[in-house]
Amino acid sequence: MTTGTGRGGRTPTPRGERRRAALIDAAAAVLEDAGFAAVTHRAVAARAALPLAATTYYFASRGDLVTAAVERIGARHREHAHAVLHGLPPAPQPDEIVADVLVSLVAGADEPDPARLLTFYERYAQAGRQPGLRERVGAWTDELVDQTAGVLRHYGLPATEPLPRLLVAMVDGLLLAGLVGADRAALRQVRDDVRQVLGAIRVGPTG
Amino acid sequence: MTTGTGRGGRTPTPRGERRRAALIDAAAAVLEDAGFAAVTHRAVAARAALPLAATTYYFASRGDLVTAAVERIGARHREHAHAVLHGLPPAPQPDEIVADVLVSLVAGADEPDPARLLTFYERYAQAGRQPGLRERVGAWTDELVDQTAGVLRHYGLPATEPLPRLLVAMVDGLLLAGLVGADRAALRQVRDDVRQVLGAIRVGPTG
DNA sequence: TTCCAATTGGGACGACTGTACCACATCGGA
DNA sequence: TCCGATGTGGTACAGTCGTCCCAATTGGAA
Repeated sequence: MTTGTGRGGRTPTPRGERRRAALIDAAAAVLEDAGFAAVTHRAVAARAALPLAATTYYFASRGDLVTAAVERIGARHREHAHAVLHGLPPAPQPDEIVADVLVSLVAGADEPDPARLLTFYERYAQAGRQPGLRERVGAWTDELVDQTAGVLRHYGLPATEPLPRLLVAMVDGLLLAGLVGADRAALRQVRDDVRQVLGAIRVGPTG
Repeated sequence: MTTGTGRGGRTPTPRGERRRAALIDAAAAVLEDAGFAAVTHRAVAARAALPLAATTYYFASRGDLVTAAVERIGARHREHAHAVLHGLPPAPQPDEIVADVLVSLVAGADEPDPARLLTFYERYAQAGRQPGLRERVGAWTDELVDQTAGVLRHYGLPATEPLPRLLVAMVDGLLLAGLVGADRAALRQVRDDVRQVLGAIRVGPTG
């Protein structure tokens, strides 16, 4: 219960924690490679080069394992966001650069990666059916909206609600559409679309 | 091969076709109720009150059954779109009404239904991993963009690309975010957001 | 009516799944 | 040194899955 070790309130060991972390890493890797359905005890154990029983020892159920993997991915996304926000180019920048920043923020990586994005949006569907995940995903989205507002303000663009929220929604929708597009060009197109919208925002008052 | 009956080039019977249709209906119902993973032979057969073997008799594989269910849902979505487009209120309309029309068009129902929308977006994730589905979903999205452009033109709003595409993407993103929101209010909020954007579009030139 | 393809439905198979069990190893503090 | 908590790993079990098989039945054309 204390830290999540399989058995009761035992004291975990550093080595044990390392193994547990390795399992979470493996679960996250499987999740991003092949989706939620592929995150089985056996697949994760094999990926981590650990025996099957390790998964049941460190996680009470498959759901816990999946949740841990989602949080791990979320943490990485958040790290990337912080890196982006700290390395923000100084204020006067053409819309191309601002669009790059925003897309990179939402996509959680410098370059939108189809496999990763697939998991990203599959998570929404999962969250809709699992009450536990719903809150996490909701909070994640809120965070993204706040960060987007910060970027807009930083570049002197209007950032009053609901504009940032609408912008994030649009980028989400565009990335989603880009995923079913034939090639990577559809994903690159997203940046041009966002740039165009930013240009329009500079003129119109509301958005 | 001819019409899709399980066995070779046999001549299907009206009753057989009815049974096949019943299975597709059941598969679509299960799909919208509980998602892709829940569409199993047994679940579909039980839903249709038919023996298990009926599913393997009429469909070569589970994938075929799922694909048929997706197409059935797509057909319903398309019917709804046509109904909306034919019952379009005459040209001068406040943005509230236009927003209603657009959201209803994208959501595929008069009122956005969480369960249905969940399947709607889960489909994107599935399409990303199944080449067969990808084309269908891509075509579906293109159709939606064209219909949206038609509605915009009908109400004297700018409808040059990429505006309709961006609008559809935004509605998709908003509906997605509304799904992980706590209650239905988040989904109703979508219409207000769209209305606001329409107001901005009337002013700004590009979008 | 007769007949044969179309259909039906019950059951079985092997391959997975999550999870539990248990004998063994290991390691840190008394 | 010992000893018990912690960690390890091989295996087993019950359940569900997709798919297949096959005997019985049906219904429309001859």
